[in-house]
Amino acid sequence: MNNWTTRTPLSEAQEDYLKQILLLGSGGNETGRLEDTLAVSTQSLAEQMQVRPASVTGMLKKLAELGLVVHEAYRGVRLTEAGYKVALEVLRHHRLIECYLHQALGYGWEEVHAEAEKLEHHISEAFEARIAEWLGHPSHDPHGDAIPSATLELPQSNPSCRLSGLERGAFGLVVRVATQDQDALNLLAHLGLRPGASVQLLEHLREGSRIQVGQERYLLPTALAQVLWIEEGGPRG
Amino acid sequence: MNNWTTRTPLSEAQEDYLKQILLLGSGGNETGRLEDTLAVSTQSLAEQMQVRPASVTGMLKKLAELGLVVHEAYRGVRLTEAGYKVALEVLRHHRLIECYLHQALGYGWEEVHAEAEKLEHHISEAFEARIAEWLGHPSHDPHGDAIPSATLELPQSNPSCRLSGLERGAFGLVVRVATQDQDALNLLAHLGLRPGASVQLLEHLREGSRIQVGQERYLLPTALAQVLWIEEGGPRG
DNA sequence: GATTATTTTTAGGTATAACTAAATCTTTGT
DNA sequence: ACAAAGATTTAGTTATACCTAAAAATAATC
Ligand SMILES: [Mn+2]
Ligand SMILES: [Mn+2]
Ligand SMILES: [Mn+2]
Ligand SMILES: [Mn+2]
Repeated sequence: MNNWTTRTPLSEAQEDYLKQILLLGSGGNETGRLEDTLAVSTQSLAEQMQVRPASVTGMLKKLAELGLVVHEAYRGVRLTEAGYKVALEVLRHHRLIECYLHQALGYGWEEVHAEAEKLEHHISEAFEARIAEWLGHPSHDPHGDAIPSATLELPQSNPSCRLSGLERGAFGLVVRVATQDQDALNLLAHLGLRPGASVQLLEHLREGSRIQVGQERYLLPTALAQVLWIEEGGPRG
Repeated sequence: MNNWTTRTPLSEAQEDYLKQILLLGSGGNETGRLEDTLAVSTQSLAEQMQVRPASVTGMLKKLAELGLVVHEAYRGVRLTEAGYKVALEVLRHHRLIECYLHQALGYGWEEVHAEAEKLEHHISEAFEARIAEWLGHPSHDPHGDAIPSATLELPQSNPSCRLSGLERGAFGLVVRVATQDQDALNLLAHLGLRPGASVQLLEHLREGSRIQVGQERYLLPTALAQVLWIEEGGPRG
């Protein structure tokens, strides 16, 4: 356990591990407080990182030595304060870049993830500051995920529920699309189910949820209905 | 020597070596033709890459195996057609990114190099295409270096000479600032000696060249006078 | 509480890209 | 022509980040 104030730059792999530990520990709902975070299993990290569990163990050892995580063997891993800071910093890069690609360069909101995943590790703080400025310091990315501020606080989000949990007849606004699966994103984009879109829930069926978006009615498979987070609101928002 | 049409992605280090072999082999004056390129020594590569000669030899072996260079032991290295293509692609990324940072994000022209040096390896072809489009397909970067086109041709440049080679009393336009040295760039930027600036050569002295830029007169050390490339032209251009 | 299944760790191995030290080749000066 | 100097390569080492296979620990089931 190493507590230098000045640390050697982390590798792309190390940064991605820290970010994944944060995301998995938050269950897709970051609160901005390390205490609200759960221990993360080696297995789940291995799945997310597309890597063998043995490789995860190796990396966790390294990160623990650097003082960025606490790893209790067989019980999972948590971020330290230092590791949490790094993870938020990477998350800020990722989400700002997504915004920028969408708003400044005309990428579709469903296309931005892959490019951001790489660039997040390679931009300078100056670059971060300039695009944040250009964007007007946005609070959410194109998928509706909150962007940590320059001081690494997360903005409060309004209460929302999954589309699959909406009552029959209810109206609402899509506020978050919580998947990185490219096929799912493409399909949702095609249906106009982007953050900001308004939907009505017609009924829940065994195969999924029937919904109305604009003039169109769709049957949305449950898997997809669970990644859409909705803020309830009157008809046509 | 491996000649697949589909190749495994190259590492950042490999791309930087190929780019450096092109730059050193062109003596700072790329013509766009591989034949105009000279063999490059292990030593000069080691200096540019900030690495020991032994490390260069190792990398050249690898690149030769991949069919990207031809390495004659003890006599230097040249790019193959395939390696030349890769080098031009990296150069295009580098110079487009420099333009973009300068024009879209407000970086000073003297600040863009370091950021471009990293990002050049991590942007997609889609990103390249979008910024090229946004910029209106520029032919030169903020230092006055020619940008390879999307099809990897280099635009013709007008004839020019070093400031140190200008005749007494001659007027001219700065068209290229051929250094990556950060201190030199900062100084030249401070003096307004950027591409596009017009200068008059007053006289050559032992210590350097006396010049006039706008209302100001400076004594420019020879080292700096040699990195400024000038297109001759009438007073005030 | 013992047995089985799952998860996790250990041990050993690959590839990349650096390094140092020593050997070898080329150039240069006399 | 030949020795010294300089450049380059070889050999052997290190560090990162991944892998597989086998051992060990934990959790689930009877
Ligand atoms: Mn990433
Ligand atoms: Mn996102
Ligand atoms: Mn580079
Ligand atoms: Mn440049």
